[in-house]
Amino acid sequence: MSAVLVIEDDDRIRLSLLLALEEEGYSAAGAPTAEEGLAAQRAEPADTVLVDLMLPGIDGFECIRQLRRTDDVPIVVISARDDTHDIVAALEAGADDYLVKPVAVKELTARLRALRRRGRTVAPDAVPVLRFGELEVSPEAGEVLLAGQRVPVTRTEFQLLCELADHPGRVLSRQQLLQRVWGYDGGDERLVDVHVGRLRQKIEADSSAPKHLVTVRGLGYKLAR
Amino acid sequence: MSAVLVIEDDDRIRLSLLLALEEEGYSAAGAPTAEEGLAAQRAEPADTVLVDLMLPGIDGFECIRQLRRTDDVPIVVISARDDTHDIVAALEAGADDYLVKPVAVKELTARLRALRRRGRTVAPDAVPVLRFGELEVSPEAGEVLLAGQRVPVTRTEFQLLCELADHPGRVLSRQQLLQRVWGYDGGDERLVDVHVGRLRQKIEADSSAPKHLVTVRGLGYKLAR
DNA sequence: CAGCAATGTGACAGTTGCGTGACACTCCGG
DNA sequence: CCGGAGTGTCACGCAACTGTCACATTGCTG
Repeated sequence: MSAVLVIEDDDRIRLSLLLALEEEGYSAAGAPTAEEGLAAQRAEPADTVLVDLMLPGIDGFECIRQLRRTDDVPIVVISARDDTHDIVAALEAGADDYLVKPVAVKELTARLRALRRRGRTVAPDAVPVLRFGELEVSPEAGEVLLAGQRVPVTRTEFQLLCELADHPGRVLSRQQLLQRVWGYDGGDERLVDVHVGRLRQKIEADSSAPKHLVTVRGLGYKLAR
Repeated sequence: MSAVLVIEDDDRIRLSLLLALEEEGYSAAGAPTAEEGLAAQRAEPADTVLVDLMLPGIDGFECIRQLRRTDDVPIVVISARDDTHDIVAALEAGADDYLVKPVAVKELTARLRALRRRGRTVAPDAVPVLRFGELEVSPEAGEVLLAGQRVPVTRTEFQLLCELADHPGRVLSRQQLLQRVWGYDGGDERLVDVHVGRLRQKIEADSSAPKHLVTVRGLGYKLAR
């Protein structure tokens, strides 16, 4: 779930935004001034910050700059002023998007999703699931899902699949697979074929026309995106 | 320097955008239809794509979806329609921002900068690709794409193509190719001709007037950019 | 423009690579 | 001790690929 912080001095607008966001499934918090907003973000960082430009005390531009000094969170400006100068200034200050009041909640949430899609969250240790269309491989959980359905695979098949999934779109030769999955240095390459065949029976709708686990004749196998 | 592709059917608007962007220091290219735009992006990827929603033939929404299938490039919609439905639909299709005509160039460039600032960290292990206009060769993935379409080639053809692609624009003699692709030290040079011929049937629109895989009479073959 | 060398191309037979079913063996849990 | 699941080996057959050749075509050169 996504947490949003709304910094906006007009109580009516702030509350209605909070309400609308919660209805859309966000967890929303509000602050009536930049000072309180900055404090709230320090205390409990949201995933996205909405900020008005016309604020008492520290104004919106300064608020954005201060946020940006320590935080990479996506910032969306919500302002009554539809003026190129303000828009440019806000974006230059570090905002990611700029909406003019009154805002359509649907548009706002669509823009939040777009922003989040492109988020620079660098999550270094997050590789819980490898996705290939409707095929999901989760090395951690040791399971394979096809269209959300759990597919029973054997240990060898699973390791083979993981090895291929670790290098999406890359061709691995039979020798490489023998080496990495079985630990063999050389050996009968047909072994790989057999296991690939068995795996296909399980994860391909039509195992004679594989969509994911693809043969590259003369080179090896790959898992296509 | 940043390269921008503008997909917009109205000549006046497209040209004035291109002009304005170039004045701002961008390198800008234009396309009047989605089809041409998609081809241009495949042939020579820009860093950002601007797209109109009302296009003849393939419309803007579909254009965005097709771009998104293979490309992570930031997409900004420029549309005459200021309608929440359109905005949401465009963003859901994969666009990153939406501007309503007439656009202020200063705002556009500010948004481009904001978008670029937040640029998505490149896909973890993108498969390297050698590009020759609309022809793409990916040695790692063991595949050849022509105008974004997968072209089936045999192992020998593929290795031949890779060898040529490794030395873009450089002429390789038949002997060199025999040596590097087949491992032969001397041998029938006609063998190379035959495979080049077969390859041309697959990757050249008109195999009697090759654009990529070019004969250099008396010397050998080269892959032209 | 004739002649020649270089290159393009279609056909074909031998070969290779791959998928698959059958089977034996091992490893466990009951 | 038995039975079932998982694994590795083998052999067979099909489809795809390869290399060779003969012949057509192209482009130089004198």
